[in-house]
Amino acid sequence: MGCSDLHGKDVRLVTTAMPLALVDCNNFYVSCERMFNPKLEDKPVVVLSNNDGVAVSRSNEVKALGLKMGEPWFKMEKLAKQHGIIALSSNYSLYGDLSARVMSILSDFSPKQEIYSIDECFLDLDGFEPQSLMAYGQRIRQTVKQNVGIPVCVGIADTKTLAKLANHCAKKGLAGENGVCDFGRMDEQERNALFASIPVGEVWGVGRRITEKLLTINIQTVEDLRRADQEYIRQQFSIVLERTVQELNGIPCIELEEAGTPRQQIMVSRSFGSTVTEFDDLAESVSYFATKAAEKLRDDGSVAASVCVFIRTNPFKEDEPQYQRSMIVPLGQPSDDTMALVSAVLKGLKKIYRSGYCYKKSGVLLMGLQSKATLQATLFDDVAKQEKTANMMSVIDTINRKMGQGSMTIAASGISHRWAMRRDRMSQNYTTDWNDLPVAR
DNA sequence: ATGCTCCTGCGAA
DNA sequence: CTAACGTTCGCAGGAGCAT
Repeated sequence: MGCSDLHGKDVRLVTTAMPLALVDCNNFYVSCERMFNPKLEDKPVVVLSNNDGVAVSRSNEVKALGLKMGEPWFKMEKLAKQHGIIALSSNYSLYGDLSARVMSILSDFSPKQEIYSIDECFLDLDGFEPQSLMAYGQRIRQTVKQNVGIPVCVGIADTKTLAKLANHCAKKGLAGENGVCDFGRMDEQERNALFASIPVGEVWGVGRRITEKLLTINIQTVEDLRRADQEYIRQQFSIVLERTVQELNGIPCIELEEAGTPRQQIMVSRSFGSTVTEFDDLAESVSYFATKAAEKLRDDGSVAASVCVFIRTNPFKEDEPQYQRSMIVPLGQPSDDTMALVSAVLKGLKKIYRSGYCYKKSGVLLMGLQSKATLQATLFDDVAKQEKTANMMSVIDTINRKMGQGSMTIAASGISHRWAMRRDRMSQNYTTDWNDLPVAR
């Protein structure tokens, strides 16, 4: 029952409820930090992105002060001082660890789970008793809170887009109760009135640009978009937004995707803590990124057909000369070998590097990914050599997992790290590094 | 016309 | 003290090219 059926002849409006839940952690990174530092409770706390660049997670107290998501730290620093806002560098190993625990617990609540991002997942509730879904949502909240300590909200509805919206309502207390909102429990009029009170930009898939364009044709609220003409939306916007409209009307167009489909590309890039001008420093950074990308690639059991390397200056420094360039370097044959990836990346860098610029960012993109297993089935030359490098790579990966990331690196990724990030406000690695355990000595 | 690759824009977290 | 603006992923659609 996808929306393609609508274009076919057999248009049946089957309205059998196929409920699903969206479970989303509240202010996830801030909640993680609070778990290990209770002093942060009830205080305004913000977690910053890499390089302490912009706000990526805000406590309710910070949101109340009107501080926006994505706001650069240096712009809000003054306000932060006034109100005693505590700013922390992001600590991804901590968040990843807690995320895994939350997801594991949530997986017990449904036979089908889609982990959508680090802090949210969809749960298929097909066949569950509709009357008891609110109570089920409450049980989900309590269980996660008790077992991990992270607060979550639950949105329940018949499509992913509606479940996202229901979750939004639960979080804001616009509908439902106590952090759980089930659109299936509301009558139509009540829901339409609710939708008419929510700005269209809150809808999943409607970002800044599309909101602007929708406003020009007087579509301002979720209800306006729900009632919009499909053909017109398709024509003026895209098939994506048309699907969104369908989903707002309770017609599922976006399938639940359980884990298993490997990524199609792998990106590793960073802004530098300071600007970089020398080729050698850029070379060191992209070699390091290629090494990291290769580890991810092997974790996925994939090989890459080509690599893309890019470098760029700081676009925010408008008075400085700007330069940005990328190059795609095909590998002789698809590979997951760190050496092969690093040498391809360096080959590309030599072509695109120009002296005389202040570089701010570089990155590596692995493209044309495919399963290593299917590749090997079609490749039978030089098997011995392939296996030898594969073994060496797996030894390196194991050592890095055991001893901490970066224990073993290849020479080109260097040791100077003059390009490294700033992380002045880093919390400690409570869950992942023995040295950071807060024990008395 | 049709099918491919490459590139850009957009959205999300 | 100053200067300081994230990262990674997928999808759609258009451009450019070949057939």
